[in-house]
Amino acid sequence: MTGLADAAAPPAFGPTAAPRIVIVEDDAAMRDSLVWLVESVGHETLAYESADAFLAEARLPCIGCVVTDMRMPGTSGLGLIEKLRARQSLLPVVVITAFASVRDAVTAMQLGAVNFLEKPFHDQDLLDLLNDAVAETRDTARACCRARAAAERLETLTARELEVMRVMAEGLRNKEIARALDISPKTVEIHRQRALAKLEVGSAVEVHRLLETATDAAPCTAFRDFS
Amino acid sequence: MTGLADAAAPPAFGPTAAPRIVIVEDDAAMRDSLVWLVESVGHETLAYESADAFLAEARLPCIGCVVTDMRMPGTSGLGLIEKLRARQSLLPVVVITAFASVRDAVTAMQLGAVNFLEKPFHDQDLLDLLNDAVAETRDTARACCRARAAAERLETLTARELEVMRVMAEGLRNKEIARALDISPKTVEIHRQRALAKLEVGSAVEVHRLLETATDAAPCTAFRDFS
DNA sequence: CTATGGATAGGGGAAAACCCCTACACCGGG
DNA sequence: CCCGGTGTAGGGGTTTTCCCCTATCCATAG
Repeated sequence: MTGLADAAAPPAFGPTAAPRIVIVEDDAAMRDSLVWLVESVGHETLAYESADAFLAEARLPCIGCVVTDMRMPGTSGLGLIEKLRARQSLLPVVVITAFASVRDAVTAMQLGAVNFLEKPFHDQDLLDLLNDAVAETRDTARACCRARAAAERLETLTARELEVMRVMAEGLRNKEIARALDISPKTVEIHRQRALAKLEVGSAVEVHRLLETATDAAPCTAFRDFS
Repeated sequence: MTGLADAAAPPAFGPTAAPRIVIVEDDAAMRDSLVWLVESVGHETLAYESADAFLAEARLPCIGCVVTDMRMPGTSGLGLIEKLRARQSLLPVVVITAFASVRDAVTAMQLGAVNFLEKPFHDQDLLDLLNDAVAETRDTARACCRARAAAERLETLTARELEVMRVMAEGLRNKEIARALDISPKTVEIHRQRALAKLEVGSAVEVHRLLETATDAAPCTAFRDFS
């Protein structure tokens, strides 16, 4: 029970899913050419003629990369990055544009774009970027899965149990936890024991790590809205 | 004994040191103008007419920010960022230039520049950037100090003690550590006790955190070469 | 050669943690 | 109204940790 689908057929979800490259470009010829380029190396593509059309999707890809034009009707390339991040998507974005200003390039990079290519560009440059970006999404997706698994286990605890776990994860022993929470050491012992059983761990250190990984990737809400 | 100098006189070293803004600009008029601007808000400045002149310094500032031109004789602005990072300096860099290409801007941002300003720029924009950048260096310097302190305490341990600490920090108990290291539980107990005393901690969790903070900021070698 | 420091190992007792049990008060749902 | 989940608390026994002690082996420094 790993939460992942069978290894036989690549799952449509999770870190091992097939990557999907999103092409956002208002010019049909350019869009087709990008789709052709990306599919020529075996990547699945999703093409949209505007950022808004892409953002209208209920579920965004999780493994993959966005390749977007800068100037388009409606939401711009920069706006797209902002709105993706607002939706907690960690999808990397490559901006390609014919009319680039340094300001826009700097802003895009500050918003977390992986690169900002000027047309015309070398096909291979884009493909190289995509490979790196996809690999990166796999790593973050893996981290998200771990974090989510940790968070889910923690959610099975009662409020009090979680409280005890938090104090215990600071390195205090039962007696000290009891003083900190102003309850009997015996009660602490009960909470502790039940919580450790629920979390399926055997030491304070493991609880500490569980709490850490759960909070580290807190923004990533287990691919809710992603796939 | 905090390792910091008296609060009365700001120390020349450490997270609370006065920030120093490094100006790297080959044009004397522009350089003077930048120095005047930055000093007008009370910051200490260090001006250089080339990146190489700055990089020739044995010790680089730790708290502060670099403001550099892009095109200069010798090492360029981009090269400066690269060489700073190669020297483990975490000093933020703001690039200002009159002849900006998108390529250079993107490269600079990828190398970790905080911003890439085109001349002419608004004085206040630069000053705002500097304030943020300096605050950031204070945070990283604080983290470095903590990491260094942790690493130093860990260095007082013998090899075997450290080994025991590492295994213990994984959440294993004495018996399991003994099996893992193929020694008697009693010996583990000894190493553990001595190590905990040396580290001045009282629980496995604290050791875990100590090891974490020590490795987290490993590249920062305690401001060796920085001040 | 001896002194020192590190790794190894054990004895023994006090303290704490761990694990089984019961118990009761409270609160919300069937 | 009783039942289940939760927070609270204790008894009692086993295991583990914690802290004091001694002791041997070995390598290295003086």
